[in-house]
Amino acid sequence: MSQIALNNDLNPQQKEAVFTSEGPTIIIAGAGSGKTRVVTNKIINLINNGINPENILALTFTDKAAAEMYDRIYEIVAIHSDLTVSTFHSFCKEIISENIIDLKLNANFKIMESTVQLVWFIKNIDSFGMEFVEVGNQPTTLVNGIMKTISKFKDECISVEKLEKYLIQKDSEDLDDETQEQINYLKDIFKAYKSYEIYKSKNNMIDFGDMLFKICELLKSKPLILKKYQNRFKYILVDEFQDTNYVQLQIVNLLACEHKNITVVGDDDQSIYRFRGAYLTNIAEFKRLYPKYKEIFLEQNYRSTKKILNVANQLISNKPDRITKKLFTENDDGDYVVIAECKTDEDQANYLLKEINKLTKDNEFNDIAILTRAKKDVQPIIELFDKHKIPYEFVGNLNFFKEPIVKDIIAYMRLALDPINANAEVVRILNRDVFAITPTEIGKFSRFAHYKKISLFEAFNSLKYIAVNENKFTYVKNKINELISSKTKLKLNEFIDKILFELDFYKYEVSIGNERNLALLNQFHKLAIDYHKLYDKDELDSLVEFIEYASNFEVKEHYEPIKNVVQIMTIHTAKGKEFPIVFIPNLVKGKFPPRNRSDKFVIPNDLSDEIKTNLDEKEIRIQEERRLFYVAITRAEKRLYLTYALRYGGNVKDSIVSPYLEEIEYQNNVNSKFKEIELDPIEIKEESVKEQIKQKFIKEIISDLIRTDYAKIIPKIMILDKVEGNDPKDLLKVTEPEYEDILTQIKNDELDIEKELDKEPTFSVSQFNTYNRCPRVYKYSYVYKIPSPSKSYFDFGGTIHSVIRDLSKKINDEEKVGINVALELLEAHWQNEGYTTELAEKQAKDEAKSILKSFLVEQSKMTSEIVGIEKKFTISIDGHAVLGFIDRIDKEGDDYTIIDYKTAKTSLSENKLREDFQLLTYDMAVQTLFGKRPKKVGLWFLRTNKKVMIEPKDEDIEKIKIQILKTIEGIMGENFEPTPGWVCKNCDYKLICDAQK
DNA sequence: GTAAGTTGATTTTTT
DNA sequence: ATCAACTTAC
Repeated sequence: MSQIALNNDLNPQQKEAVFTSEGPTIIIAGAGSGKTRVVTNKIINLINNGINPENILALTFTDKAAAEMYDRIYEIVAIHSDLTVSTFHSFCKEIISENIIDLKLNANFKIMESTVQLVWFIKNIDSFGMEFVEVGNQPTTLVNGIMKTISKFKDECISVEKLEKYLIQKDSEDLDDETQEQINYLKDIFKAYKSYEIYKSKNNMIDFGDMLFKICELLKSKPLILKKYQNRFKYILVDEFQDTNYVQLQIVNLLACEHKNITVVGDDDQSIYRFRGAYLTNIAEFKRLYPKYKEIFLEQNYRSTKKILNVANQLISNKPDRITKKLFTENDDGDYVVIAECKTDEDQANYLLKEINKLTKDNEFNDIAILTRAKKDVQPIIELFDKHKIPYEFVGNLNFFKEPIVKDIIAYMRLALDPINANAEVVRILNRDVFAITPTEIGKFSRFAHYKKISLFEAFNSLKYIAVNENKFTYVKNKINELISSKTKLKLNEFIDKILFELDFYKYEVSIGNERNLALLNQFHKLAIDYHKLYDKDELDSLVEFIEYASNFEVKEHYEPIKNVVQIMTIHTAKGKEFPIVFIPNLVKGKFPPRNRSDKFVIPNDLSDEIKTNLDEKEIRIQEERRLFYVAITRAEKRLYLTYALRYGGNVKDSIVSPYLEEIEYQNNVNSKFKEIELDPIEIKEESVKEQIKQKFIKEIISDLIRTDYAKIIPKIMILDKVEGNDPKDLLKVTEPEYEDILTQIKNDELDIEKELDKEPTFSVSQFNTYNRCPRVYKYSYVYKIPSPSKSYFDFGGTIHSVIRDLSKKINDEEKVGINVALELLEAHWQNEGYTTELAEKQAKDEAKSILKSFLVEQSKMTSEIVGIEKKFTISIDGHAVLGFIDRIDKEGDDYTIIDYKTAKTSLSENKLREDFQLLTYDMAVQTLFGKRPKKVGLWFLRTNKKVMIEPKDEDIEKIKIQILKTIEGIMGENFEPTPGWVCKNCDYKLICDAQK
């Protein structure tokens, strides 16, 4: 039955692909050529031909692809009970289960999933005995690198034994410095690899890489087992073959080499997973292994318009060494591809917004996709969509541990663990929507604790002295106390359940219907159970520690929305999907293709059996990025927009157009229209006061409901009623909220925002530094006065500063100081709490010692007299008092010199120093202190022992004054918008703040 | 030509 | 904080 239907439906090439049943076959299936149909029909054809489904194996990469293929086959034939359609991994896992004795595993072996894996590595770094790698200040970076390398070893079938042999061999060779360094790194990784493998086998665990590697080794070493599977899987089909890696090809070949009924389906133009170990050479290798192969090209595209396909073809024709195929389509010419140049990235976002608003008159939101190279590059677009209420969904992975609700749960856990030190945690909890507490109240509460020198947790006992809503705070207080007292009574999983179910997490999210947050809560629940199973530990502190480590890594979310909204995703995620309308933004050099970043650890070619191309890394990368762009273009059915901005963010220079746009002659391609977008800035429709008030009261009402504080609700409902334009009767005497006040606000169309600062604070240079780095950090630190949490990282610079300060004092007292004194001081000032590994601490201390040595040498050469050490000053700038400390002031003759010590590795240029407001403020201070401007001010880079000095001009000083006044204005205007960026990594308040992306 | 200074970015993902 | 790619200065 199905055969007849297929004959009518398929084009000649598709038919050939479907009805070729025997022998090795390569199907090169272009984008949109009906690949999935061909593959499923091919399997159905085999079954129709009387082949036992049990003898058929179809391998895919993702669970989703496997499920889809299975479903499509099932729709047509219903006799597939023993048909194997699965991913490489689950197929191998199945074989592992069937051969546990040969693999020396216990039947209930556990899978070590990546989070657990990475945490294990961090915790065990010191036990490996590594000698060469630098741990640096972020051990997670190193561990990520090691993990990645070990995973690659498995992709390339490099066992611990093979690596060991290789390293011994290399020891007897004469190597150049660069190679020797790489070999040394490999020696360290070898140690980690070996320990890791031993740990797993002792604990009956395997990781994802093992699934494939172990099966490959098993099939290679046990001919009888191999024979069994060869006879079982007489017909093998591999989907997305261009993305297979070495070990996968080995497995496929081992199984198929006997009967040779192997079909591989793929498209060399769509190979985009090299970073996962996929090498394009596998197609050539397949041809070498099966010289009698039949090659079928599926070249008719059923997806895109002619114009879109022409552009795609033109792009990919720039790719050397490709299997030549030419996609064609019988579809309409279609609309011109739009290539739009925008002035700025803001303009680009506005342009997308405008086009989408136009398009959605005749299209659904989910007809539209925005495909991005890197997740973060769509952030400005997403923010604009938020403001204009364009419905969208980011499809794909986001970082689980950065989700606000997850951070809320963690805050409760840490608070329960150590209430007295959990100040940031308390702020985070008070901030939860469910409590409807205002920022001003939190500020008052926090400042009270600061002035009373008590922790925020203790401040809950003094609520009646603080001008905050006592009901709300008492509710939080009781919840917290209950949680803390149950800590010792409950088992860990019960305790987690208590947080999730009794602390209004599920209750609140259910009440507001936030499905995404509910999914996150489920995932957290599962994480806690997984942890419990794997570690079998029942202590809260070990779970919190686990999470602290884990939160340094990306942990993906398990949530897949299906809604009628604009689909935003990375191109990798979009592979295999299609959309009527596609936008590809940010087509500039540096973003697409992104800048090259090489791996720290390389697997030498002579260690791997894999056949690699002789092209250099750079060229390989350019080609892969081009294919990625090709994949993005070929997702589009009807309309395609390629856009870029000339100027991004605060960049000083214009961006360069992506070389791929040049390749398609973007300014005069017959298939496209090039537009320079001139936009009037779009007024962002601020939410009306009415709407804001409505939101606020809805939030309050939900909070009241959850606290079962029903008496508060009726007056608030009356307000809402009024906002809606109704006339609520004067049912009750309203005391809270101030009904009349709100009515005035609505009438005047002006929202009264409570002030957080009551008077002008005393300013300091470090305050300005903080404000300029991130105004929100300023707010937490100087307005809320949240006690600075104990450093989760070490304060290397601070330690060096203290030692050098003490040394300088001794020098000033004409004490004899040598290296021994310096080392004693170093020991006295050393703080080791921040170091996660002994190796990192040792390396840091060695660095500190060498810094001190070269400081003393340099100091002994200096002829100037030290006249100030950490000298305190107060100056007045336009009537504002500013205080600060100067590291060091020297005097030579009548001239003063200001020195600020720096421990950074990279130094600043003189031009940069002229804009450094810290140094120039010190300049003004010296004038006040000594009645004379300093001759020179500068930085002493201790690590490189380099001094950068300038002689500031009067106009430099004037500029700085203006800058300082602007900063003061920002502070007094209570502009505390965060400026997230790279520095968020080490921010004291990263638990509270959700701005980091 | 080389050296020093400036600028912008720090991916992508499945099991 | 670090690093590569580019720009400018000599």
